Amino acid sequence: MMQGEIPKGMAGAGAGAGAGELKKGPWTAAEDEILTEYVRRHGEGNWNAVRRNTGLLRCGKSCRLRWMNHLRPDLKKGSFTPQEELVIARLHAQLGNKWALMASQLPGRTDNEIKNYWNTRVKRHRRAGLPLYPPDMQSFFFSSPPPSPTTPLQLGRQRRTVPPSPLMVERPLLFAFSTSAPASPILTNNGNGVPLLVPPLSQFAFPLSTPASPSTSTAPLLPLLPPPLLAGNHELPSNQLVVPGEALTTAAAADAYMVDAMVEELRGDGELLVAEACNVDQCSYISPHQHSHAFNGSAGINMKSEPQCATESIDANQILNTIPTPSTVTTDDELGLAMQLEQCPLITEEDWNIGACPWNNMPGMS
DNA sequence: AAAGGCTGCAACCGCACTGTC
DNA sequence: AGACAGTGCGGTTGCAGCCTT
Repeated sequence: MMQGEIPKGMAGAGAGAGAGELKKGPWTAAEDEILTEYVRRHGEGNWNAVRRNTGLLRCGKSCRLRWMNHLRPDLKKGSFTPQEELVIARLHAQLGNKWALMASQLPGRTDNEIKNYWNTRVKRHRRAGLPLYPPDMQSFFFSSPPPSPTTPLQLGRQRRTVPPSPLMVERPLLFAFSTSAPASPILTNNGNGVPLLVPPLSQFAFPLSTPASPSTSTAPLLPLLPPPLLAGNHELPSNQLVVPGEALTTAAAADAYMVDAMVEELRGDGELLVAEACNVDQCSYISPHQHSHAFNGSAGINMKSEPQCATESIDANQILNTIPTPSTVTTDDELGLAMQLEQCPLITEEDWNIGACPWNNMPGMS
């Protein structure tokens, strides 16, 4: 049955359902119309009132979902552009499966859309034995396995407890050992009072080849977004590129603005804790399995009360220097992927998209 | 042409958070 | 402080259409 088609016995809102019964399944055009009209009159929110006021036999959650994902007038239809795909990959590298946060960076796109896209991408790339992340990010992974595409088992109940940023949190140990990323993890607060492991601060927009200083917290690391994406003529949503009233002149400015938006969401109460010059011996390793309790004081570390590394408040803008952190959980697939990555170091931006990828002779490819 | 597999997408479900009483 | 409703989020599922054999 196609979207908008009225199923047998369900013509019209609620038809075919008994009184008080909530309808499920695909929305009909009539239902869409009712919901749209309701929102036009009353605005978004109070979704449970939709049913009361319109007789629409849909629960509030269903109404909200339908509106947010399909009926909102500002939704962008159609497939993702290559630019959007790059943004998604980079955001995923930094945020993990934070679909809503990612969606906030892609105007007109929904979390569901991004989630579906990414999950499809994971499947496709895994099957093809291709890396999930763009070339500039892969350069980081040469020194450590690529991030986990995030499995339900790893992340299912971590939500709201510890943000599941696969590159930031799941593999801090490997990150700390990474030769390309001097160990100076930063603990930051995500707004829920939960610290996040974030990598050392760096000159965010500086080239990756900038000499690293292991003794400082300013080692050059991976930019959130590649300069070509932000500084070139790529078309991006306005709120991703230019601060209103300011000309965007450098990739750094673009990066900074992009991340600023993220920082605003991530910082919450604004408290950021820095583990200064912290090495693996000094900082507790938080495994993915410890996430649910590592910060409550009963296990792992509690950076607020008993920091095992020296901490200090930092400006939120310093999070600009975030870098993907490898996961400590490595599946067989990932190991294979990492090996493939190491054997295929010369990956170009053009090659990254699977459609154009010529690596069908890569090791492990069937 | 038909069957089976694959893909993309819409929608549901359960859990967590937040605000109000 | 606890209950409750409303809302948001991420994981999962079901299904139609497409593709491959």
